[in-house]
Amino acid sequence: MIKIKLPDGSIREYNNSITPMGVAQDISEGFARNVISAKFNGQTVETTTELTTDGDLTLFSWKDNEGKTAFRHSSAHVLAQALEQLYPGVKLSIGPAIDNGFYYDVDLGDRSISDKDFKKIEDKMLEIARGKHEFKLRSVSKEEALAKYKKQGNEYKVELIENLEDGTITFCDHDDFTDLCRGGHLPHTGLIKAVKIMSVAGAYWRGDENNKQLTRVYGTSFPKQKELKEYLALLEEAKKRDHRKLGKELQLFTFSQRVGQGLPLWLPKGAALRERLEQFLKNAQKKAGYEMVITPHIGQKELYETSGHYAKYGADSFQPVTTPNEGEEFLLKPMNCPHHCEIYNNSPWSYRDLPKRYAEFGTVYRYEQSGELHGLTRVRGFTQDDAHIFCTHDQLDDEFKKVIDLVMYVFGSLGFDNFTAQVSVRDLNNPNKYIGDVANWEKAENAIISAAEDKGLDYVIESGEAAFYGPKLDFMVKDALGRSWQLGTIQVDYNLPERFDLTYKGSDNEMHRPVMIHRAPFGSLERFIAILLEHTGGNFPLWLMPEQAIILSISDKYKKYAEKVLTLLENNDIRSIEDHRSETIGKKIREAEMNKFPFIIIIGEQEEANETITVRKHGGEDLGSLTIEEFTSLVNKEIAATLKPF
RNA sequence: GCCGAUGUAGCUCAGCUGGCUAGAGCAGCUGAUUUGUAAUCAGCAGGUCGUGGGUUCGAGUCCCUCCAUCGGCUCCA
Repeated sequence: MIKIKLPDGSIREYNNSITPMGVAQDISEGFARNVISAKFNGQTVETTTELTTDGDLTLFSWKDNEGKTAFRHSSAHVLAQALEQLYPGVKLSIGPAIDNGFYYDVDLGDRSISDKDFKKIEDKMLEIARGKHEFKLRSVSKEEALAKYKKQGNEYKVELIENLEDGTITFCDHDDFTDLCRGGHLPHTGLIKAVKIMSVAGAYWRGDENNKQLTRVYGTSFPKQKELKEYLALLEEAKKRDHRKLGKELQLFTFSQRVGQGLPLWLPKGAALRERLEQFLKNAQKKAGYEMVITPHIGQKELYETSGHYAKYGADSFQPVTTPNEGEEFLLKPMNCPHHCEIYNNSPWSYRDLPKRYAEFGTVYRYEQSGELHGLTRVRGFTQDDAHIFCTHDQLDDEFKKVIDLVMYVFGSLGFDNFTAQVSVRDLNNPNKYIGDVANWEKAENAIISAAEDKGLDYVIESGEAAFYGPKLDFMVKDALGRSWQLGTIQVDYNLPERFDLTYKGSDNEMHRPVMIHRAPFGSLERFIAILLEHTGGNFPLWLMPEQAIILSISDKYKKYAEKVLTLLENNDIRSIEDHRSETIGKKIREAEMNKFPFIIIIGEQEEANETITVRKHGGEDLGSLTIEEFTSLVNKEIAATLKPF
């Protein structure tokens, strides 16, 4: 007799053994039809696994993430089978489920897959799926597992198996297909009703650039055709919020082949937007005790040799600028820290002077590989809202937390509530990627974690994401298509103070090393604006809008009054423009809507007679007739609701 | 940088397997219209089809080089 406990607390008893699917059927046939995967005592099991001990059983459907994972993972098996049939001799490597789908990395030899082949892969997958083949997991010995793949000449699976422990290795069979697999499948392939191959890409084996590049086939699958269609429609919608598209439509920025790739050109409206963001942060920083500094765009090569950046990135950077003088070399600055260190070094400091907080909107240049460039989110020339805080060890914790407060204020004011706080630490397996001594690294990592704890941040720790000189607290935000980008960052650094020999005199009359905090709440203006565009769809918070209102005259008879209104609005600090073209009011409204003006002001006979304005909000809401005073107070109220002082 | 794809007017796109002086809508310009909540009408102008080479009697269309862009990989101080 075994006892199976379900999540609702109920306990079911069975003789000898039962499968998860058996339990589901015992509950009800209808329920069982929706069950696609299971977990037993915290372990993923097949729905067909015989359970022979007491334990907790959770059954998952498509609605659960675990269910989706099993569904996509099983779909990857079907994809692999389809690829084996279509490309005989293909070598399989790994094929996991991912957000919204799955992929399989394969070695096609000298063949390649392009999007013209997608249809036949999809058809083959559906053909296999319709066979309703059961997924069956079986244990195999390491020897047997190795033998199978050595015979195939599949070095990838061999490598994977060699790293597994004998006795823990399982194969999954369905139809005539077998794959090395840990488990977690659908009952059978027939549940996969809709598949779509999304794209192919090169992907290095084990994520290492020095390894062979495999072909990664991305796909997605659903239990219903309708859900696939909805998903594809959602992707189409998301593409409409792409910052590259909106930036063009709203005339914010552009690129020029002639200027060079990855070098954004800010158009007047974009420049105005940027300036407003800068002013917003400057105001907050002023209250937080920062001082603005300005440093040049180039620095002697020696500066970066001192900082350690040249050794690390020199070869992959814009190469040094030379001068008529023999041996004189300057680098375009790829970061502001070394310059700020030299500002600190300009005068001697007492512990009473610290912390020093130097801030600069510093434009930097980094030679990103061409394939890595991406709209405004990954560029070769960008402006950091940078600052460096030089403080004593005792001040570090408090200073770090104050920076978290500032970042939270910035994110809050701009409506970013969906961020992930990521503590980026060293990769302990790769110590030579980092400089500085281990004790300081530990100190810095602990300082960040404890500050994040104290501030109640819901954080994740990511190993290997640290900068080469220190750990970071990164604020990650997703774009319209779900890709994660680092915006704000706060970093603790014990290295540069050492390298630049930064000192202060302590209360003990001895010289001490300060600690340095690097921080940028936006990260970079370029990336921040890009992500903000995608989050707002171009409908920025009112205080940030390049133009807050457009005045449309019904006909040019009312131009005079409209101009008067414009002047009055300007006097009240409401940024407005006017449109007196000889077009119908319908057309002008349509264009104003497409250009996302928050307020559309209509001026005609009635308005002129009553000394009022008629206001329509973006999206169509009619606010009716208002006086200028009423409108001004409405605008100010809306701004005050989102833009609070720091 | 690597894998795959794309590049036609300011923008969005059509141009089938190579065949007359390359099309449309929007935007622009000119004129008419003076309009009440998402497109008024007419006319005009606008392109060395990303670049350079090749195949061909003939190339926007086929092949190669390079450039740029898109989706990934790698990288991200």
